[in-house]
Amino acid sequence: MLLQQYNLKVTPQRLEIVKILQEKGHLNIDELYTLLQKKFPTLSLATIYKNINKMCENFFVSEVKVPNQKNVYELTKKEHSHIVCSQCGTILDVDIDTLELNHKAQEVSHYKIDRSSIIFNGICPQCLKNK
Amino acid sequence: MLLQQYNLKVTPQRLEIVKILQEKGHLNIDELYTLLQKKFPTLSLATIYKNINKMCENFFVSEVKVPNQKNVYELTKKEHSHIVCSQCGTILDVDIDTLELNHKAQEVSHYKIDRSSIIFNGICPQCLKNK
DNA sequence: CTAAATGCAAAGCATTTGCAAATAT
DNA sequence: ATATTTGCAAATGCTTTGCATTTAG
Repeated sequence: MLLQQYNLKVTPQRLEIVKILQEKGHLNIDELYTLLQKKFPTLSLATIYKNINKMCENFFVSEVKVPNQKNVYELTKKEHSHIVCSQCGTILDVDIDTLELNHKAQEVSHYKIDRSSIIFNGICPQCLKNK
Repeated sequence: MLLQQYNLKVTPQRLEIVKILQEKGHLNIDELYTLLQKKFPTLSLATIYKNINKMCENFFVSEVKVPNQKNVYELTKKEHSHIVCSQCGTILDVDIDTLELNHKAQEVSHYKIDRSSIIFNGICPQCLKNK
C-alpha cells in the first residue's frame, strides 16, 4: 500500500483520507472533517490535523495555498499548477511546463531555482456559461 | 499622498507602515509589529490587523502566501512574481512576463485566465556562497 | 462636526498538545 | 512487544470584535 512507502502506518482513518483525496482532489481541513465523519462519527479534528501534518511532513500529501481561501490538501503527484475559479472557488490541476520559466527566473535573480508553484486565477467554463 | 487615493485616512501609524513596507518589501504581521513598536510603543496588534486588512481590501497592500511561512504583505505594485530562498527565507521580487503562460493555461483548461501568481523556490546567492 | 482610527480587553476560531486507551507492525 | 495512532479535553496562538477615546478631514 502507498501509505507504508511514506512511513505512515495504515489505519482505517488514513485509508479514508486517501480515498477522499483521490476522489475529490483538493480539500481543506473542514471539508475533510465533514466527509470523514460520515464513516467515522467519532473521528476528531485533532486526528485530522495530526494526520495531515504528518502526511505533509512525509511528502505524501501537499499543501496548496490559495488566495482568499483556506489551505487545501492534495495527494502529492508530479509537479503541476493550479487554476482557481474566482467565482465558485473550484480548483483545477493543470500541466504546464515550467522549465523555461524557472530558467528565466534563475537568470534574472541569480538564485538557484529548483521549483515553482503557479496559481492561475480565472473563471471556470461553468461560471462563464452562467452569465 | 498615496494613502488617500485608496480611501485610507492618513495617520502616523499608517505612514509608518507604508515607510516600513517601502524599505523592507515583504513583512509578516509580527515583523511589522516589532518594527512599529519602536516608533509607537503603545501600538497594538489589533491596530495592525485592522490596518493591514483594510489596506488589502482597498488593494493598497497585497498579501503574499509563501509555502512554509506566515503570510507576508507588500505594497501593491505592478504584477510580479516572488522567489523564496528555501534556506534563509528571503523573498525577492522578480519581473517575469506571464502573458504567454496564461494563454497556455487558458487553452489547456478552458478557464478564462486573467492573472497568475508564481512563487519560485530556490537558494539565494548569499546562501549559495555559504556552502 | 462627523466618520474613521486607535488601543485595550475580551471574545472567537483554528490548531496543537498531553494523555490514556486502542491499534498496527 | 513496541511504537504509533486515536480521540478527548485542555491549552495555545492567532485574529477579530466591541467599545470608549482620540484623531483626521
